[in-house]
Amino acid sequence: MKHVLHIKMNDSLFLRNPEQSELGKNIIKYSIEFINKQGFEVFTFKKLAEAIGTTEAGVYRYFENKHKLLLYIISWYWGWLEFQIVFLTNNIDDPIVKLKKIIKLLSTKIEDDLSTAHVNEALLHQIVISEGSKVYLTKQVESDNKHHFFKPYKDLCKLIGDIILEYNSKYKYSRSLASTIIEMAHLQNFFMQNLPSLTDFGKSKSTSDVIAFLNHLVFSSINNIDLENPPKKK
Amino acid sequence: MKHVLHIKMNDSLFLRNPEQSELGKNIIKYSIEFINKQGFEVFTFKKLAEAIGTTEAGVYRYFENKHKLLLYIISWYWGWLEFQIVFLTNNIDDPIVKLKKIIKLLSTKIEDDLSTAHVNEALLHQIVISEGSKVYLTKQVESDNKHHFFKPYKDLCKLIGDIILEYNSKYKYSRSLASTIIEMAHLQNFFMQNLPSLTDFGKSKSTSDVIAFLNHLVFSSINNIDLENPPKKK
DNA sequence: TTCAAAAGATAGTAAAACTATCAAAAATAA
DNA sequence: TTATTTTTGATAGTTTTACTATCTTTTGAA
Repeated sequence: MKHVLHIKMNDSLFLRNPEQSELGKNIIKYSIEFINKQGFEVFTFKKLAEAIGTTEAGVYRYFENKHKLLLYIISWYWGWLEFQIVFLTNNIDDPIVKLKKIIKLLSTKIEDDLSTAHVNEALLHQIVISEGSKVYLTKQVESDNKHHFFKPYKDLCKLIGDIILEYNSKYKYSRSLASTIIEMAHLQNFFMQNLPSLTDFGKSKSTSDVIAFLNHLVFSSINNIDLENPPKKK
Repeated sequence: MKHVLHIKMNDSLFLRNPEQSELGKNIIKYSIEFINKQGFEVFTFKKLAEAIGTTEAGVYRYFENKHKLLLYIISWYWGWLEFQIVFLTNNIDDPIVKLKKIIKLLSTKIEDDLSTAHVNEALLHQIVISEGSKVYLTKQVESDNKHHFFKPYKDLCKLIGDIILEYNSKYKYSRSLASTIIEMAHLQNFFMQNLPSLTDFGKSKSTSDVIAFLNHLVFSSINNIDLENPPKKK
């Protein structure tokens, strides 16, 4: 039997549920393609409508504005990713193994998950890297937060933070380290591709270097108990 | 004698040098105030012009568009910050002390530097936190990079990376760690204020916690030589 | 079959993001 | 000091974005 994965979304993100119609699914599908190719600034409902073969007003019936649509697809990604992590780390006891798998998952190119027909996760992953922070770097962050639009991201952060604590319950920065892992897995990839001198991976441009860096960073930190006096080298 | 600090800017960022006229300086000054208060998305040249008492066309004579203007003020900030760091760490030999001073500087609220009359660094620091990544998270990043618009940021990253190497010349991730320090000093502050559950500092909302986290992260990592097998706890 | 909901077609508005022109004022060079 | 170049001010116009409104046709569920 084929398993179909469904991500439960916050109702306030849309006016009409895009998953419940062909048009809605097309809006999601082509938004992802358009934003990935041209960038969020260039993306408009009019251009999207033309690409789908509907009208601008048609898109507005589903989403209030493009910011909400971006929030929708990014939230969807975090929900999907959380499931991937739960699945990937299921039945594994060792938190070291779990953390390494998570770092790898966050840093590596994602491939399209065929159990979600209208969403291309490979493209969505690229969007999260390039556009992800634009959903919270706004003056409406407080209001959006009150509507729980960042819950999937927070849940993911808690999930990772709890695994960190599972490994070292005395570690004082589990949430901050978790958000650092998520953000840096993406940002170091972006820098490596676009501004390589901000990284040490400009030559190889290989995600395995990003993974090695994050592993080193994370495990050095959570293995180091003495917070005030970190061990001297040699 | 009063020392007047001047930051040399990339000529391609502007059409007419804003530092060479009253109007130009007003454009910078009120842009910083406006973007800080209302956010970059809401900011337009028309609104800015009204606030200054000039016309939209007047602003367009100085800057091609608002993206260039943002690049200008953010670049200015990185240039200014690099000078602060050079000044702050001058005559200090110990790279540990230098790194700690840098982490503190990056994480703490900045106060207005009176030697730069038309720029309020306190506000600019807030802008860099909330809007800074928008200058490179675009599809034009490659073209902007070719014009060397990110040089001040890269220079800063190199400066910090070199201090890391000064401490531990075997450390393989000096640039990536440097960019991580810069980005995380800002992002953890933003999260702490706006999405506190992504950090461990929601209760205190204190920058000293951000500093402690970064110090722990950075020194744990650069003290840890054995890259493949980080020391086990206990 | 019927009738409500969704989609299509079309129109319209306010604001954003520019470009162009010409005259007045200010700075500077001869 | 006058002449001339540069900068600013005032005004106008265009295209695109970001919506809202209305009316008709299609669809699909009871």
